[in-house]
Amino acid sequence: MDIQNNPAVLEKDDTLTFESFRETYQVSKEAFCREVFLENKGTIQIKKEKTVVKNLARIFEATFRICSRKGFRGMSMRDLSQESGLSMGGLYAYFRSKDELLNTLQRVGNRFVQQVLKEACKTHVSTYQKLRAIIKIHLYLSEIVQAWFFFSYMEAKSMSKQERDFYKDAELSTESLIHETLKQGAEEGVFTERDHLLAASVIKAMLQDWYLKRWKHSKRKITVDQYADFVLGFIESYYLVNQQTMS
Amino acid sequence: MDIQNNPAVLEKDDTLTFESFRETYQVSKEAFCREVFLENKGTIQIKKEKTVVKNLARIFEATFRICSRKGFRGMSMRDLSQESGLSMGGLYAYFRSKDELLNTLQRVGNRFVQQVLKEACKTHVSTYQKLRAIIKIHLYLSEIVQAWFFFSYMEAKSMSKQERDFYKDAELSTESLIHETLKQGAEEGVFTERDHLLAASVIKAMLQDWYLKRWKHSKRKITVDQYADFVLGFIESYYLVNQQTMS
DNA sequence: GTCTATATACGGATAGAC
DNA sequence: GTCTATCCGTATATAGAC
Repeated sequence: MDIQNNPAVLEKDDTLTFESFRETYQVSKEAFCREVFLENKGTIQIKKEKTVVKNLARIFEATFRICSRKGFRGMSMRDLSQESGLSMGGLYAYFRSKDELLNTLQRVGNRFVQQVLKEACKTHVSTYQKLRAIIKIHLYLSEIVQAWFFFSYMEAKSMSKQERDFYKDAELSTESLIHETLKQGAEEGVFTERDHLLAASVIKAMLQDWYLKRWKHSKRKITVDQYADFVLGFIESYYLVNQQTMS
Repeated sequence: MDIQNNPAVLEKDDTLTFESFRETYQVSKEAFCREVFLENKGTIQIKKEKTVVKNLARIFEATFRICSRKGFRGMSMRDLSQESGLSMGGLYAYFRSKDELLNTLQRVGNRFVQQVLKEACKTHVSTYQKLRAIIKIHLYLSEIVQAWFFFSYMEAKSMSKQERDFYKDAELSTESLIHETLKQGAEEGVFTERDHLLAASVIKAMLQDWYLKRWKHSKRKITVDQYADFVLGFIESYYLVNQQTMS
């Protein structure tokens, strides 16, 4: 049934849930560590993949835990050594400096997120579905690797100016993606004519709130799918020309 | 003309703008420094108000500048000495320790914000006006003391657990205020029945985005009144039972 | 592959001159 | 009221044992 061009009845694509996402995209902390290993074979002194992945996981988890309390610059390598269970010397076998640890996390993480988001966008045909997909995927991703999203947001400032500039585009890329989708939808007559740039900006803020205030949402027992539905409903009441939707 | 109880036509109260706010509430960085002086006469070694206020302003501005780049724990007292133009010894005449500087900023700033918000809420009669006032005042406040809001958000974690607990309520107080107002509006039949807690949560996120991403909004030449109007329009399309408004 | 011990530099804080 | 000089603990990073 081809209903994509009929703005009066929109297909919601409710088959995309957190569970289905987990199964489709093999996003996990382990996959993340393997990616770091493969990309940094040159500088990581240890060669056995299994050992490296295991220890990287411990290092990253410890980093996220400590930095969420004190920030990256407030974390000493002694803190990290103690929290991760590795010795000082051990740590430096994985990263040549504290800054390299930061830059690696930012670099690999950003690419990771970009890849999944881009991939997920392709499969959706209508503009309406695409908007829903972007928002859901972003929330699902930040649900699985919440610690990374939080860290990346809070410690963007801790990078050198050179490194920071390199990720300036990434900072705005989700927003651009939403912005373009809103514009496209408005041109097609599916969405209302609005200030799409400001809209994309506040939508991004709502997505970020999910991982920035996770403690709050956890305490209130809000699931990621509940949050996604709420955000989508909020946006749709502002943007949909015709509020009728198919279930 | 009494139209407050007629949900069909709502008075927007567009007399509240950034300019009118500035004139009504004497919120300024200087007023902030004077408050710090008055409250800390005991520990500040310098006694001449004019000198203290002038130097506190330099210390705070320098703190905000450095911390926005490196975070509080990444800022050394030597950094602060250089950036503020005071010597090391000079700095310690104003704050007995680095942590005291942090705690003072958090304590005085939080009280400052709470006072203005509470005061501003009283004057508005209808629930609809009250919601608009809370949102506008919060944005206007964070426009004037943006650096403080940013710092406070980013460095909440840098406080000791004891101090942090003390401000846990403050963290949620704006959200509660919005939450209560939404519930009240729904009871009165002016607002739609929604998940008010989630709504308050994302509204708060939109307010925070104004000071967290100020560089972005500046570059795009968005004024605080434009932003306020956009956010209010967004919320109203979701919440207003009847979209008609008076101008 | 992981550890302990250590080099060298930088951190917060203070004493006492002006 | 402000400065310089300095104490001393802790930071990053490495060398070399096991």
